[in-house]
Amino acid sequence: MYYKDIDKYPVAVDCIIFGFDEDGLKLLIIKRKFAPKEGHWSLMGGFVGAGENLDQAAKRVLFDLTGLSNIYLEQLYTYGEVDRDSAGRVISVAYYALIRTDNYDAEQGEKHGARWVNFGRQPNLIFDHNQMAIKALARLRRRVSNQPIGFELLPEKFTLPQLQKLYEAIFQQELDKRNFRRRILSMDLLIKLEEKDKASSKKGAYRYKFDKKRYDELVQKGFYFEIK
Amino acid sequence: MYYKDIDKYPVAVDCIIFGFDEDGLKLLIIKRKFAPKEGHWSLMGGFVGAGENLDQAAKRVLFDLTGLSNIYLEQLYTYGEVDRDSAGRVISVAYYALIRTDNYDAEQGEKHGARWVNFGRQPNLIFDHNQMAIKALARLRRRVSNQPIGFELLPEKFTLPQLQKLYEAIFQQELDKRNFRRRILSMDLLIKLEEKDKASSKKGAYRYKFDKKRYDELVQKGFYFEIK
DNA sequence: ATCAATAAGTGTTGTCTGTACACTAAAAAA
DNA sequence: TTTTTTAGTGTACAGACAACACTTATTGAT
Repeated sequence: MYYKDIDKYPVAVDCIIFGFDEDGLKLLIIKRKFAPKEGHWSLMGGFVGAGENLDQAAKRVLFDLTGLSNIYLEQLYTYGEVDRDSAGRVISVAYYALIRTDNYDAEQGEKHGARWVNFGRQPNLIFDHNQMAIKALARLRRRVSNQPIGFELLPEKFTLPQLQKLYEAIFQQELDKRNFRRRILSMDLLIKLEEKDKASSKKGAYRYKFDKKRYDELVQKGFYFEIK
Repeated sequence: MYYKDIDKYPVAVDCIIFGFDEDGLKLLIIKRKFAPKEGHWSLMGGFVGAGENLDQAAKRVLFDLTGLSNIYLEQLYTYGEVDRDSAGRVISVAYYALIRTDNYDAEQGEKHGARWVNFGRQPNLIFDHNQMAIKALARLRRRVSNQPIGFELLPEKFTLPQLQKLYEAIFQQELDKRNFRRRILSMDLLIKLEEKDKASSKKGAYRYKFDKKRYDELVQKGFYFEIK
């Protein structure tokens, strides 16, 4: 074997899981039920198995926690400080994920001690997980402004005020309603439905759906999504 | 030990090394003098040692090949397909680096069979190294348009026509001279020197230096670099 | 039935930024 | 002195972005 004298390490994936609801951007963390750092708050993670690649490992970990597959998932960064894990050297590949909090399987999460917290107000996390969360937010901000992935955090049908609140939560910045609507509608990526959501107002706001097919067509023609 | 039953893997770093000279953007690759894939073209790489973190491993590999330290270096992406390396499972953390071809120690490179090739015209590389190179170019394009790192590929003193050719090479797109100069000079980040470079014209072009101190000050005040 | 309260929805104008475009200047070589 | 080559410079038009306030629909209370 070529590599028999080479140092080897456990390789983990850790997931920064974003959600969104009426009180803002959320992070799904767990209270560890196992050593090391049992009882401390951390991101959900797991080790990369011999038969799976990194993306597969991350998907497995996410499915295990949330009961969801088909999650928006992107590799973020790899952390390899020698002492990052107090129990031995582990290289960790961080992924971030966007999920719809309404689809999330709370019972499944319960088994791992999962809890949604407001992003930015989370408790201190173990190891370098705080750093990971910060980097994930930066990446999310960039992605959300040039790819139409915000929708991954909303129900399939959503209103424009909801969408605007999502962007405001991600960027921590208020946006002008008229400018926002004009910008997003001018891209011609949303399908207006003939139904209203009256949950947050008496008048009710029209529901919209993201038109993925249309988006793919436009991308073919050189269109590129940009907001903010 | 907590992790004694966990699968472990060799972890490598592979480096996409960019350079620039009069005929465009360059990539530094090696003709492997060792198995597996001896005699094939590949990126320069190495394994992560027990006492070093990922960045340190990448710096060591780069120093070994080029004789240079203080290189612009950024982690790119981690590749973990089960079969990506034909000789056994290896997780590879890719880094890209920007170096000044004039500083590069050719003798040192010779030892590893290194060669500069025009980016885009390189021979086929082993494993997933072609994919890494493509991703590195995409990242370079993004970075170079919102951080002043193009200078890392030029001599300390450079002319505006040189800088423009650098951007043109990276983006494979011609730029308008007047607009380019206006844009870059308006940021007030360059110091004009009282000397001319007559290498490429009879008239000679003024040399400039990047004003790092000024840039840092501006960033403090919320300035953010953008070009193109 | 009327009124008050609440959030949804809608246009216009001015400013800034980006882009297109062509000639003059300097120096060396013939 | 003429030719050749690349450096260096300004203007005008168009499109994008940002600032800004009132009307509409509906419900619940009087």
